[in-house]
Amino acid sequence: MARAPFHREGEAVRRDALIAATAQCLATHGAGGISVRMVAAAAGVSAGLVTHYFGGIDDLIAATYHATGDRIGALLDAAVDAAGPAPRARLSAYVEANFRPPISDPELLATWAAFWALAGSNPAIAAIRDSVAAATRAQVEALLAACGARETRLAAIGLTALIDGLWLERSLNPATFSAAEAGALAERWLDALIG
Amino acid sequence: MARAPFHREGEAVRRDALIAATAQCLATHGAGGISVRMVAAAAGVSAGLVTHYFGGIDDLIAATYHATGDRIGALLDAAVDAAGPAPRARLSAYVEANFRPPISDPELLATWAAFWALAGSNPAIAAIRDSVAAATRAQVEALLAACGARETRLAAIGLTALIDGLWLERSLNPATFSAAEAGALAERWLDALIG
DNA sequence: GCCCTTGTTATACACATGTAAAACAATTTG
DNA sequence: CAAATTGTTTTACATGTGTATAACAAGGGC
Repeated sequence: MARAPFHREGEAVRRDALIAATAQCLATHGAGGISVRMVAAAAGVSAGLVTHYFGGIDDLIAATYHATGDRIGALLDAAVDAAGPAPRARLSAYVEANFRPPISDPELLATWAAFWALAGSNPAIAAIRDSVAAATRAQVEALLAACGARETRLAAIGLTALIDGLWLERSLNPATFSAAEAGALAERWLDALIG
Repeated sequence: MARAPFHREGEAVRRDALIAATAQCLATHGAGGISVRMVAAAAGVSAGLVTHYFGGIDDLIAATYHATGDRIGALLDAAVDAAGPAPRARLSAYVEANFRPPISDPELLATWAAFWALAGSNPAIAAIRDSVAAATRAQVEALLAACGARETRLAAIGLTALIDGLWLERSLNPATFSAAEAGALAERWLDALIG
């Protein structure tokens, strides 16, 4: 049958399009509802490109996790850097960035929640999540230590758990609380953790 | 071909067996990996019983969510009741029960996390989750109010978010912190929320 | 022991899945 | 303009999916 017309593109363009489409599909349909044909359609290409560029849907999902983690990490780093040298301001900026667009966009939160779901049963995704979570806690520990917090390991666990819990609620029901309320709760927790 | 021998059972026995099998499969394989044949095998019956007793896999998952929520709710109620009349003791008992077996069993946490994943894209599951979350927050608001907390709505949101975040981390990596550490963090948050 | 009820299994069906690779088309080069 | 390169589509394949239901078997009643 007649083939669909297309423009030839470089590998990076195709890979980025497939990654963006995967993030969108994970957000919309969840971890259980995504498929090769769905992602390809969202990327405007045919399904064969998934295997061609990524070796398969699992590797594409893993690459999407890396890309999403890098994006969130860069946004958080930028927020902390923009806060100047004061330790508490940097920590507050870190927290606030979690509840401000683009991180707080429901689609990004939903994509992230889909990775959590996949991590529960997919060892490769679990390894990425462990790595991302450890890096996040290390960053938070450093920010807390700069503020004079004691037992920074446990404090970092507590802060990231609150943020994750608020993210989770927000991705499941954005009407439960506002971003400002989330930020206020987190500041209050910071006060308690730092003393 | 020859049929597998079986014992006839009442409807309640079959439904409970399928619900237990569903919870187990959700825990082990996640929201995206569950199937009618898998659940039936885990329940020791044939796949036809899923449609016979529940109308389909979606209704079976919904019934499993209700059953799991009822079970957790009963465990939490029992813990609070066993704490006696002192408000702070009742609130602490509520929190501690979240991090003690059987609620803190990784399989139960993983099943619960699977429901979160399904809620992101399945309206029926989302409705159940909203209902369960609202009931949980109402109970926590009452416990907080008895302790003299102000702004109990936001405090309840904050407490349940921390508990959910700790549950999530524990279901994804039980080695991150101990149940005792989780309880200590939650108590610290309670101190901050109550003042 | 036979009959009846109904719980249950096995099968069929239509559809969806991920992957592999042949074949084709876009684009560049000479 | 033709040939070569290679990006890309389409197709085929094997397998898995959820649901419906005919047929059968367990077990109770008479």
